[in-house]
Amino acid sequence: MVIDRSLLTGSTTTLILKLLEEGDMYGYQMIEVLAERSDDTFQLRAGTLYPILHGLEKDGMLESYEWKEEGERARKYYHLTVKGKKLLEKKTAEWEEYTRAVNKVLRRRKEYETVQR
Amino acid sequence: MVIDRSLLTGSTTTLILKLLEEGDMYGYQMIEVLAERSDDTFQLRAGTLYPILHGLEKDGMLESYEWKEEGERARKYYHLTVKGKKLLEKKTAEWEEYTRAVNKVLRRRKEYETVQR
DNA sequence: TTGACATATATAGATTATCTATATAAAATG
DNA sequence: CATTTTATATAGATAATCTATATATGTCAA
Repeated sequence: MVIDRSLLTGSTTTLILKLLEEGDMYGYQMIEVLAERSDDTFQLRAGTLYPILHGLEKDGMLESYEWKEEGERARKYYHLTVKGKKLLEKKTAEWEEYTRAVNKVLRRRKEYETVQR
Repeated sequence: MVIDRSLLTGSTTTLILKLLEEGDMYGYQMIEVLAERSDDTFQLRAGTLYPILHGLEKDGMLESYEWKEEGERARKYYHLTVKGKKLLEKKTAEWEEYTRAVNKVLRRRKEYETVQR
């Protein structure tokens, strides 16, 4: 199923921070890993990702470094800072509250229907 | 907790359609009911709601009518059409898939962490 | 070995769903 | 009678995506 892009808004940054909590990654890798873990629900665009990474680095949430693996081309790796970890915690809590609230509305049973005025 | 507004994107229309599934409502009432049911997580702005209602009506998802209750002022009520009901079903399914995918990423245990390259 | 495709990063400009601010008017409240 | 709340409406700003485009390296098949 193709989900509406607009739903992504606001959670993309959280997802990126979460990936980096597990270990340093480079941009293109994040796109691949995110697609794989979400069963292709998230097909993050390069044009979306890179500006977000630049912004997060500018705000001190991430730090980047060039690294060239043996027999691989050089890539730009990103590392989650302590500040970034705190942002991840905050955003995860927001996500939980947000989904709880939406589900409370959406999963309301028709039996509890208010009387029509 | 004040959740980031950007998270709302994409789900507002679904929430509105859901309210109308239970019975006809007028705009201002939707704002109140949504706040109440979400424990004030959703404080939908009038300036957000009314343009959405106009758009949904233009697209045939809703129908509106003026109605004056005994001893009340006249209000503009909205009714969910069959087309609107189908949209609600589609959007609810999208919501389920989207949250499932986000949670799959966010709730990944650190124990399953990939080896750092 | 060359041309096409995949990998990898980057940015400008468009799109879209919110927001704020503002307007109007009726009804309630003090 | 003045202020606040209820109720609807729209213009313009903001913000997070998107598409399109650019550049360069590495891989693979013809």
